[in-house]
Amino acid sequence: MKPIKIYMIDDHKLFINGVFSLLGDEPDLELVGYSLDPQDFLTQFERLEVDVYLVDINMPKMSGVILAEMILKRKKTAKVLALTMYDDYQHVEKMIKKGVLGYILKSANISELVQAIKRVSEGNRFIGREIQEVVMGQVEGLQNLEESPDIQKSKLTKREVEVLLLIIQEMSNKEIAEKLFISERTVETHRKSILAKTNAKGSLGLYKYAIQHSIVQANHLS
Amino acid sequence: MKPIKIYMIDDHKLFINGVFSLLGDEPDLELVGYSLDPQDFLTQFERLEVDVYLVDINMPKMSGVILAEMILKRKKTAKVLALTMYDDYQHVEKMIKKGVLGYILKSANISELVQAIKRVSEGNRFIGREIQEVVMGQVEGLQNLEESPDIQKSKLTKREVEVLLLIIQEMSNKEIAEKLFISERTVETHRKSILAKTNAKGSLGLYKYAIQHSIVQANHLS
DNA sequence: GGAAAAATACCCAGTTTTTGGTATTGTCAG
DNA sequence: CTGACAATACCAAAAACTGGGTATTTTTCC
Repeated sequence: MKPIKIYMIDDHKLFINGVFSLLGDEPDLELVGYSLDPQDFLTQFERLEVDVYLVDINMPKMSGVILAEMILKRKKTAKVLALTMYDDYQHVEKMIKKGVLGYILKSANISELVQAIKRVSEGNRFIGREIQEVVMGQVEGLQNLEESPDIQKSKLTKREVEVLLLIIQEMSNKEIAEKLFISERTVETHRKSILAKTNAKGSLGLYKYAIQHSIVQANHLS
Repeated sequence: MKPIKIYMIDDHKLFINGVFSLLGDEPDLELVGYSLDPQDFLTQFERLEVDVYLVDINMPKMSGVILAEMILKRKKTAKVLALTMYDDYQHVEKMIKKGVLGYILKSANISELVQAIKRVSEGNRFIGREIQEVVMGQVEGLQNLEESPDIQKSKLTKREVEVLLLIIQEMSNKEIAEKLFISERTVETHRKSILAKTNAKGSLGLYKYAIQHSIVQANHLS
């Protein structure tokens, strides 16, 4: 059996290093890389060969919720495993709806993580032990989960989300154009589409929209 | 030299295991134990022989802030190193006031952590590299706090705060002018002053500033 | 393979914000 | 009383953003 290729996205270097150190011994797993910055990661997404993506939710520039969506938009068959501190139903639901296969807490132990990775790599769903209670408590939600496995996605295209993220990092159209290697006109067009789709008024409105739709986290600002 | 005895309190098992796995190689360090539950930890506190306590802040049953206080109340000479994801000044300040010697982020790398542990074990203060900027940026604010307790919020004047609040409600200069019965020119002037004082870039930057300084709450959905 | 959607790019006119000035009136503490 | 600061107001030019279009190329999906 070929080893499972694992890639991890989390803004906490110590955590990544720690988990990798723990997983290093596992014979069936191969740690192919990690990124501290979701945006950087997405730019090199196509070049990576990965079986299971471990994604955090709480990250400064981009929420793991939208990151999962972006990954699955680019690669429908991608196996995403959420690895996060959030033990509330809302986050589980959001992630599952985006199409992630697994959800596990940072308070889990290694064997559970390894188990989750293996299950997910085979295309199966895996919900962490501690999370299951929470999910069970929400019976209707659970039914929804089983019935509608497929993605509730935002109306924004992946490029538009990309541009939106740069806008709310306070970049001007010019800067965005340079960053994405496209014309300023194109950025203007994207901006127009985004404003139209979100019914937001300006960049401030876009930021509020982004917070409300879990595209970014409201707290720690970069 | 005797190895430094380290004890870690954090509710994330994976994180503890990971960090311990990383620190296991260090020759001068000895990992004497960990606890996932601050309360459990405190009950056996007296029986433990520890040099440096690594404490998380964000824990379910008890905040790390209180925990640090408890530790130092029981053992005045205890060396406590905060190891947390919170990169804001408020938390740093709280912890330092409780008497912790070090404050370092989970986004740090291992060498910085090791360095912090060693410094703290010698009774020195250690503030993480990324945190230092935050602390520096807040120094004036601190002075304001000490000197003039009446305006601890910000260096903005009453009127400026008033205008700021309207700006982040996405009103244009014109609308603000009408609302406040002043000239549009005046609003422009206020806007200028606000931008200058806050070092923000535009209305979006002002919103972020307002959130960070608790002038407004970022309203989350459920 | 072909239609639909997405991403790209351009034009233009208009609005808004930002920047860099100056200047007059209050107001309040020392 | 006086000087510092706050609040008011104006001017003008530059930069950025908004909103109305059109149009080509690429990707994606059926």
